[in-house]
Amino acid sequence: MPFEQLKLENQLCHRLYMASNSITRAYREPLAKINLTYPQYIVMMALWEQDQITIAKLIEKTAIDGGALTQILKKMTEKKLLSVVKDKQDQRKRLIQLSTSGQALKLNAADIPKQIHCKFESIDSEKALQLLASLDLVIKDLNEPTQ
Amino acid sequence: MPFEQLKLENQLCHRLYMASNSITRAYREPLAKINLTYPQYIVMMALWEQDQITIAKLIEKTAIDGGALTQILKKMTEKKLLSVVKDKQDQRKRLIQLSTSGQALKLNAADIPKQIHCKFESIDSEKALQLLASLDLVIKDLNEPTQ
DNA sequence: GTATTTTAATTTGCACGCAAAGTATTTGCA
DNA sequence: TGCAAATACTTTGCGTGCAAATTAAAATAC
Repeated sequence: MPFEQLKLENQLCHRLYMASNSITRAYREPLAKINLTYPQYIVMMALWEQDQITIAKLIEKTAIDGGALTQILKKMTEKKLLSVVKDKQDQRKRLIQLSTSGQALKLNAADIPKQIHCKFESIDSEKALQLLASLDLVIKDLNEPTQ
Repeated sequence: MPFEQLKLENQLCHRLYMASNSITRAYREPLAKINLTYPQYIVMMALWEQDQITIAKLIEKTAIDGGALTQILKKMTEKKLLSVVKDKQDQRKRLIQLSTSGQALKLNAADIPKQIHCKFESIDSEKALQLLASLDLVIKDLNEPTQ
């Protein structure tokens, strides 16, 4: 029965699509309160961990597309969250610097994970860890250079 | 340590974001061969299962946003994959009808799941089922009306 | 020491995803 | 019957995600 696989219900891809969209939607409202979109929030989390990094490094950490990232950083610069400056050592590279308000925003963002977590009634930490591990496998398999 | 949760590495949301993007990217090339985008493929799968359904029903099955779906169906109509006609019984509703070529495309799409599956070296069927179940919980929790 | 290649980032064009506003129909109800 | 509310879609505006083309600077080759 070669067509069974085309059933939407059985498709990992479709379930991931729905789950990812659901998560982004769930974050939308809390993030709107601190005037961030979801990818912008990802960028902020990366920079709160480590500031003064190049765009290439930021792409590596966030997995956001380079082309998109240029636009996202432009918007975030307009919001005075950060600035993008040329690396003196290598003029091709750009260094990203959080502004004071960009750093300060971390305080306001501190309870966002909690707001989301409280929605998860069916998922305890162990299940979450298991899910993380499974997703890592998916990501790894799909990004292997072999194929 | 209230800020630990802001670490990107520990974020289920970010891992889902990456996994979902990886999957969509993986499908891009195979789907391009049959001239479909990923959401269009989801629509086709839904219609291959059941034709002659309303847009509301299609939204329910695919979880694609209604506004986006209107545009997607317009593009698919231009490609002669389907047509959207008014429901005689209720003129507000629209019925979607696969064209002959839309139905025939199922044959060409039959081996796409296999092309993707062969990329999964770390994920056997049991793991996939477990992952599906976990994602269902995520989706369910996030879409509960009780926040 | 200049030409070629590589690396880093930007730009462009297209297709969504989503909220909010708008447009028809139909239903419910006084 | 007539009119407000509900339903089913469509439109609009913004922010990505992505491939492909472009620009600029550094590394390498010759």
